[in-house]
Amino acid sequence: MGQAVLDERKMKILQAIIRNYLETGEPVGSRTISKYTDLNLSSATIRNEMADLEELGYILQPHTSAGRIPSDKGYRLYVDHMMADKEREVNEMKEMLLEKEEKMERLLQQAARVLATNTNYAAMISAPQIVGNKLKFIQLTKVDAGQLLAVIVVEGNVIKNEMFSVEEELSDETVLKLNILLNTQLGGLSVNEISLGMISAMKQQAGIHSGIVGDVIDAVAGAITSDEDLEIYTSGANNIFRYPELADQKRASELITTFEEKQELTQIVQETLSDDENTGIKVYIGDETPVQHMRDCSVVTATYELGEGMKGTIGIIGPKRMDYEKAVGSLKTVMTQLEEIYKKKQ
Amino acid sequence: MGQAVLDERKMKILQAIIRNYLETGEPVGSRTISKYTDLNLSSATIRNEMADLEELGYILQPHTSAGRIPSDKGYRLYVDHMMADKEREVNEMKEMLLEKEEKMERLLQQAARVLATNTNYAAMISAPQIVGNKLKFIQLTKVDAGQLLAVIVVEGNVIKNEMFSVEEELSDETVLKLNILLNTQLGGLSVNEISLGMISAMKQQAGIHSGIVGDVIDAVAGAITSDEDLEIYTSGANNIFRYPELADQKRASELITTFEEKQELTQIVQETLSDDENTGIKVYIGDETPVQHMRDCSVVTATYELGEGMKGTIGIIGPKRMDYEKAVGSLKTVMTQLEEIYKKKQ
DNA sequence: TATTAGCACTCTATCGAAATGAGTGCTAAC
DNA sequence: GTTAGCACTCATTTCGATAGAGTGCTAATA
Repeated sequence: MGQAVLDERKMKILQAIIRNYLETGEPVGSRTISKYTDLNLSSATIRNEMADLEELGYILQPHTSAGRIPSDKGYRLYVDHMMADKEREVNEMKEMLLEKEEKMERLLQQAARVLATNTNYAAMISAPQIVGNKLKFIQLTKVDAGQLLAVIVVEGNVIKNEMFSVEEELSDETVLKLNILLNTQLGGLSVNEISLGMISAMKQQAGIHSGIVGDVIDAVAGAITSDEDLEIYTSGANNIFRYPELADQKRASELITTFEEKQELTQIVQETLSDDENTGIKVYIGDETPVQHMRDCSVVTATYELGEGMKGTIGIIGPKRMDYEKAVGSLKTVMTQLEEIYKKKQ
Repeated sequence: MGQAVLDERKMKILQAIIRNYLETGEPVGSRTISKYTDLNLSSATIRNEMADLEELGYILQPHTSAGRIPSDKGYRLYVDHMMADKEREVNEMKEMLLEKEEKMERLLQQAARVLATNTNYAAMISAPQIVGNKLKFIQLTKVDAGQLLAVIVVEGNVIKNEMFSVEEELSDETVLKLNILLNTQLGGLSVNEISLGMISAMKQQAGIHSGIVGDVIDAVAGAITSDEDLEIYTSGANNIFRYPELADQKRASELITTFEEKQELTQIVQETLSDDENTGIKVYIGDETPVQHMRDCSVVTATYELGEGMKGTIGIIGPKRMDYEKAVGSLKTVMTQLEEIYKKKQ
């Protein structure tokens, strides 16, 4: 009984099994494959090969007398090796149209929606993180006797507001001075370039208002780095109901919660952005996904980049029998479109 | 055969039916009621009364040999007349804690979450609309050669940003002048107080920059009145899975979509805010709800008001067999807490 | 030696009949 | 007016039989 090896024929059979399963969602049997492929093999032969494939861990049987379904390992092989030559077709995919939108948030929401309706999977998209981006300017304004408003504009025209209270009443003149101080010192710098030394130097320059300078800088840092408010837009969560294997009460409820609360989705963003050497598309299958409740899903993500360092994540979440080619294609299209729209806006 | 009338005993029986159905979600039979109430009537008598109640339209039978469930009309009667004397108990409800939050949006999100976890229904909350509110000030800033940023602060410290392009390059001086012009003319006014006459007068004053003034005013109006971006926060959509009558694929999918897209939820807000004479709690049962996909739900809403004219809507969405008392109580508590937190923040 | 036909076997899904049981409506007695 | 009792209805559950899909194995075949 020679050790089973994954030769070319087995690959073809595995591929056929996966393709078929992606379409139907049903376990696929030997007879189906025997007709499906151009190998012209009888179902019996296929059965033998399938037994081997199972032994190798690429497919599995839900129960004794059922057909086979791909295992996570099987999907993985498929995504890594068998999909590549299909990619040409993908680009023929009909163009999705993202209308130019004034506000970033609306644009992203729209992108998520396009993605979801186009793929029939759930889609998420994170607003670009602006870490590493440069401050365009800071504007301090007195709103009330005891309240200051800091408007912070970062490269890429991302605007942040931060309101905070000060004990001492400030004159208009003082505010003007502070504005000048802040802008000359901080303008053009990225957040990580702001050193403690600079801060203390600025405080010194600010004299009696050093406290405020500290507050403002904190506010700036807070507004820019806060990843707590990492905005995530989602769409098409309801698509999970299209796939019976995800649509049972328990799973559906968990997934819906995940999408609504969005908290857990940040893990996907983190995971995707962390690995910076890989610029392209990532596919997480089953247990590989960073999010606990997506054990029965696959997640396909891409990183988009608007200008320098403004990175965000787009993701598609669907069943493991996802149409990976389509998912990857859609993701690429949206990614590209986002980047182009941004360029034009600049 | 005397025309059936809703006498006191029938009321009691109806009440018992509804109470029981709220708990169990199952049709309730005559025998149950015969034990449940202190009326000491046999099941046969109850049956007769139930037949009358059905004839009167307060209850209905899912099928011939099933117990009775409340009709919309029955729920309506219950909410309007039978619930009142229970309200005392409600106030004993354990205090929900809303932590003070710097940012309004976070506070509202938290409120929604509290509401949802506390009631086990879905919760929504709309950010206060600022129509009718006064402009505190406007700040125009040059961001780039061709781009202006307008920061608009409205009473209640709500901040809006609007970015727009201008063809002509403006000098710092001009921007300063425009700022002064805008603030002196518009400061302290509410949006509906800004008349066309004023606008043309301002344009005249602005001379060659009249175009920009127009743009800015449009931006202001847009930023303030835009109800397209009526922000709505939701939580606990997954709670619908707790109620079998809402948890089937079709219904669940529709509801989930409604919560995710949020678009349709604005109808609830509109409906709630439109009727301004009624300050308090509103209950929409079944077909009464403004949202198509909530035909099988009940919606309980309340209007909260932060300062002058800053009104928003809180709502609970659940099954028709909702615990109305608890819903109303929770809503009131959250409403009050929101208003108090706002007061303290001022 | 690799492939295939054939067959026994396994397991799920489906279908229908029967049993169950909750609940009603009606009638007659109290 | 109330109640006991009974026949009836109808959804739900249960159970066994059946069908069908698919496998694994063996023996025949090229």
